[in-house]
Amino acid sequence: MQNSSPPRAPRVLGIAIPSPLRRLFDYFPAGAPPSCGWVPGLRVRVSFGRRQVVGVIIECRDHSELEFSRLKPIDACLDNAPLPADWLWLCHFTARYYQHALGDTLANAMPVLLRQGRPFEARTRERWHATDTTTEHDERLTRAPRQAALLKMLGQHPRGLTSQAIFAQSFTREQLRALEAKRLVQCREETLTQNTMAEGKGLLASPALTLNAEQSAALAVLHEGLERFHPCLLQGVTGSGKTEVYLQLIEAVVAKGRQALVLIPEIGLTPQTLGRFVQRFRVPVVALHSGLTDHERLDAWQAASSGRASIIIGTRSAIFTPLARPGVIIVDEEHDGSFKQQDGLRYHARDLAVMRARHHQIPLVLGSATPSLESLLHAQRGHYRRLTMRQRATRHPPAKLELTDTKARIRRGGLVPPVIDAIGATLDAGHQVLVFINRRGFAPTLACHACGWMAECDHCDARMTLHRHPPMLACHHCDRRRALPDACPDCGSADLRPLGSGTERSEETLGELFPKVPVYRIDRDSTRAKDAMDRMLTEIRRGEPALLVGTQMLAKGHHLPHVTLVVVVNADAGLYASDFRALEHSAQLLEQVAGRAGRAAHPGRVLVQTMHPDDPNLRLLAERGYEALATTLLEERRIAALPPWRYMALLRLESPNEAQLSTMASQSATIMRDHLQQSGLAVDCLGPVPAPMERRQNRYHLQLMLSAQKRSLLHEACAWLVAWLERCPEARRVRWSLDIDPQTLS
DNA sequence: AGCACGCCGACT
DNA sequence: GTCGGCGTGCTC
Repeated sequence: MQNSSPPRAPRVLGIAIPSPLRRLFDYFPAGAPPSCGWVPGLRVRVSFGRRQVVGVIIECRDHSELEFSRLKPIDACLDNAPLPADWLWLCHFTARYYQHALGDTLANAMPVLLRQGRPFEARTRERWHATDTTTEHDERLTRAPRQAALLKMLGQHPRGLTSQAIFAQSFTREQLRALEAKRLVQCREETLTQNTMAEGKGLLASPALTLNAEQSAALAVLHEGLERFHPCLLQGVTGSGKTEVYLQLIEAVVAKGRQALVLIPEIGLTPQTLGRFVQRFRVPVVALHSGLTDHERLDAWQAASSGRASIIIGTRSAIFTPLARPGVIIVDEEHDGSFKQQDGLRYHARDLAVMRARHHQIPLVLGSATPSLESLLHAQRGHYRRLTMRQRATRHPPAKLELTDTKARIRRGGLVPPVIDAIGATLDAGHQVLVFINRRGFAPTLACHACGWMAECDHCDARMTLHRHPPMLACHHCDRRRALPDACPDCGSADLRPLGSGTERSEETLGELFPKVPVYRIDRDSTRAKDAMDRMLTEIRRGEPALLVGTQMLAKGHHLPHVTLVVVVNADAGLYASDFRALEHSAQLLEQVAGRAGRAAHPGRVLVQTMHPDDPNLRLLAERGYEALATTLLEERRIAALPPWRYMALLRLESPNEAQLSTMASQSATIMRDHLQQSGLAVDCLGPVPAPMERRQNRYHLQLMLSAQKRSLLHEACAWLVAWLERCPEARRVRWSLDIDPQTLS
């Protein structure tokens, strides 16, 4: 800065290339340098091997480990200014923390169009104005009637017209240019997303709601920490009004001219949620979801990084949105599994949000009715400020879970008689019933009643699910489909029967039991068609008695004011599962489903069917609620030396060749353990163990589990293992990936 | 990851 | 005789 002469060009550029290789590639600068000079963060087009790729300059140096003659020149520099610094910082952090190739991390974290080499600049449109309306009868236009007509039209629009509007009136660009040359019109560029805040009208488009005592208290605490890193766990039961607290916090942040980044689970970004933000504020709100086109995504990125957008709402990947003036990060439903990417770059958006808030020194809000054990432990240790809201906006306290024994009882469509009676009574009272089943399809499998054969997938270690419309067997782990067999392939018996219940079967049975009431099935199959979900929700919100059958899709986000009875068909799935997080996730889901009951004028009931009504964990959840169970689970985890008390990483290995995989996995385990012993690192290495479903899509899966008390030690061990794998030629024959802080073991 | 090179089986 | 299978190796 002190030196006004342009910096001398570096001789070597270290470039991050979109590839899984965890190193930079050296090139030398060529062509005119951009106005900012050669600096890290510029995108460049380079030839890499035999193809052209877009990379990012990471280092500007004068020396390379390679001979200079072996370096290639860059083909072009694509930017005049480096990509946003906060974004680069986050990508560097992410690549380091998750031990992922920087080039691939950058590519994953930028919009597709930037990865393809398109310019990163605000999309603009032209707006044309008449410069002087008195010269309408300029003699220069007597022989140009179209130009005259165009000038007249522009004269009638004091705010000007966009090119698009002008061409729509069948005028041409040539006519515009001609008028421009005569200085009768002029053109101004304007950015596409205009700041819609009308001057003097204030921030809010609709007034804030009145807060209750708990909400006010929470907001007051949040207001204390607006200027620093201030992580808070906002624990509020369903219906306690967390969103209103977010909105009023955002109001304070935006009033200071700062931006708010709001992360929402995949399934939670409904038009209703988004609507609340858009309707409240008179500032630009940008939503990032899977439905955007590549252009819209780039525009949103631009709007956020230029500071034009004040509020950015999005799912997991939105954590990588650059911000010009970050003011707060909010993660709603922070316990939700969809914040963790499950393939490729396996990042956790909530965890990155914490790091990002700390980097920017801004407040962070993690909101949930059922916080993850990770966040609860942080709160317990004083890392997060804990804010609790127990009061519901409605008059009714949250419904208690009522455990219903299904052992040795006749079931129809998976439901036992007392539950069926309760459903009937609720419908008679004119209310709606939500039946929650976490299984799509008609039945989990098809079984032979004579010999016990079950339909299994040829490519996976899994049963095939029976579907009725259309009739078929489908594997939910690969895309394999099969026609229904007429007879048992093992014994030839024709007595094949569906085993267990899925959403389709419950829908069918409930239709038979309650023929006068409509049954809406809401799962991935029934909502595949565009706005099928919206149509059903519209019908449901009319409030006529109805039965709703669905998977977790129904449990999350949707406000169902007329439901007063919730039935959970089977609570046992997570009770004895091998995954150590299964119970935590089960409890969160049950609590969430239960929260759907009785949100409006009537109190609700929640009936939970189980084969284990005496299970201590289930009873604890039913009698004393999520927090009590979470406390117990946290203690169990401590004793078992599991996360969040210890840090964990998983090396996943997969291959279609079982023998090769097994050799490689054993070799990795041995070499890792040897290294740990020699270096004295306090890190445990378990395995190789088969993944819960060893064979999926004809590929075999094994994993090594690393865990440590100290994160830095785990990190060190992982780095060593990855370096070894990268150098090991045999390791190239299997596919491997590292999962830091794995969310599930499958 | 891509993308080439390279060496062995069933087809016009 | 070729088209093409995927094993192996490299990318500044």
